[in-house]
Amino acid sequence: MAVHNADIASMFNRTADLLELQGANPFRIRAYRRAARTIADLPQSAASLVESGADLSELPGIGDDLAGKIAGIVKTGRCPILEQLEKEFPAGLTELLNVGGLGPKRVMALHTSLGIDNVDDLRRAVRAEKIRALKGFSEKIEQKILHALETRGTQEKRFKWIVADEIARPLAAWLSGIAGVKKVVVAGSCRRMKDTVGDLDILVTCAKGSPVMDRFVKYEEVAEIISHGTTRATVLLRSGLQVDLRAVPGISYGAALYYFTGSKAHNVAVRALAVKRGLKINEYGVFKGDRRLAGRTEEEVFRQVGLPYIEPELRENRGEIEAARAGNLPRLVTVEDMRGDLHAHTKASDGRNSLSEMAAAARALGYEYLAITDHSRHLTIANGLDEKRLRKQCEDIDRLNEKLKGITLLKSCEVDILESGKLDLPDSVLKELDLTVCSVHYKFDLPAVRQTERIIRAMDNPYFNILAHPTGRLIGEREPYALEMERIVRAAKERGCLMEINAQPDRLDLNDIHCRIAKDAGVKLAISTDAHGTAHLGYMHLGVAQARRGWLEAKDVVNTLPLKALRQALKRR
DNA sequence: GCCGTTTTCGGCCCGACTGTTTTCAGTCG
Repeated sequence: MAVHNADIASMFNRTADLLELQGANPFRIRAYRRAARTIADLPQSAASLVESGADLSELPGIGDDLAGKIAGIVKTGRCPILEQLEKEFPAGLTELLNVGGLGPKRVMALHTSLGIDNVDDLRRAVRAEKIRALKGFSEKIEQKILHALETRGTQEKRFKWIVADEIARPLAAWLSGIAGVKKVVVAGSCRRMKDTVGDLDILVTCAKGSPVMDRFVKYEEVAEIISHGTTRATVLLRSGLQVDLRAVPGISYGAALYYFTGSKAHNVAVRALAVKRGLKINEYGVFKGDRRLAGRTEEEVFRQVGLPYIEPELRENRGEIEAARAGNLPRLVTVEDMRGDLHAHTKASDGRNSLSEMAAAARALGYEYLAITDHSRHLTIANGLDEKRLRKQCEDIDRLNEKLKGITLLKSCEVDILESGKLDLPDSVLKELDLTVCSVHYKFDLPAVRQTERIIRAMDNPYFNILAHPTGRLIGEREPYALEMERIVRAAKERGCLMEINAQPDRLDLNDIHCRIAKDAGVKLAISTDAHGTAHLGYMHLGVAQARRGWLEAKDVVNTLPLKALRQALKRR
């Protein structure tokens, strides 16, 4: 059984949880968590690295010890230190760490004093009012635990970026109407454009925070006030989204924005740089002793630690700090770089608009071209096109292109990849298209090896151009299908195939990590909206955001090219 | 457990809020 990076990361995170319960050295715990992240973000499988004899201790945050443990896990599937720790604690105990308000100290107190071993035990003890009597606890804390159990459960809920954005906009507008508020900005993972957002971090500047916080907790969407101080307050909205509001004076705007944008791992790493320079960074500024050196803008903060500005999308401590120091930061692709969209549907299959409506909408966005990619026949539920209907559509496009000014429609098709790896339409019609966009729409549950080989076989077809929504995930609804992404990427590179970043808000597929894997392998990408109506063409910025998070530059993305160069880039080798 | 222009030991980011607390521990981000 192959060991996946996610398995190793999960073992290390679990080890860290148990070490926390044990009261181990916090830095040792952090080392396990950092290693878990490094492995989870790795562009190749750790297993293949181990097998090829690579030195894992070269990886950031992984030394000789953890490199040895990783090798052990790859070879045996087991992690002795984890197994040892698991013997020391009941299996359900770490789940208690996910209950709001409970950390390692309180969990251990509950365990040793009341024999609470899992969430069910906790629930019973709360109901029996046993917890209030414990030292360091109280009736109030007991009530908070009960409340956390009832309302928030133990599973973290994340929101699709677009949903969080829809909630943030009216809230930000409302906040900016509060007396004394100058700037309002959404920071956190929303600003970093992560595909999902766990909570909203909003920053305001004002002379006095207290009245702003008092107003904030009265926002009409607030379901619950979690904390309420003078410079910071946390609420739960009716939507279930948690919002942290922080207030700082204008002179600290840049430092606070930088601080609250995160990520935490990025901030920790940059602060460590500051410490080496004898500086201290906090949300109020950059300080040498008591002297403030910077804070009004983010650029000032970066300058003080000797770094150029790092775009929010890159701030994940995935090498951006090292790249910044070396002057190697990527010049990230922007929405303005995009010259066309390579995945769009019309009424012919399951879209809402006609060819000419889609063309007009694309031209209004300033595009040079738009690929019409209605579904192929296998997707009957979407009224997929057979050979005859596709030929007819091509004729329609040819005729329309003669009339259109400023935009060219490209003849294409979203061709189903059949279970056998064959494409859903014969080569005789595929060769007449400007390009193909190929995707998996059924049999999601094949084992990784078979799914991978299905896709690679499809890529063997000389008319295969772009692998659309390569993992098939639907955020919050459907997990990505099992896939050996490195093999897919390698196969794409060898055959001159491209991969898509699908910009639909519930897909965002490839994700940021996979984008980076593809880029590092030299595979070109297309950022496409998979529009099923004219309005969807506006999702481009979501795909671009994931591309930016994956370090992509305009030169990595084919639909930044003018039409002539695009045609060249689509040619298979 | 990692790491090194502080290099094989001794550091490791920093502050706000809560609740129980007479000065701080725990949790969170």
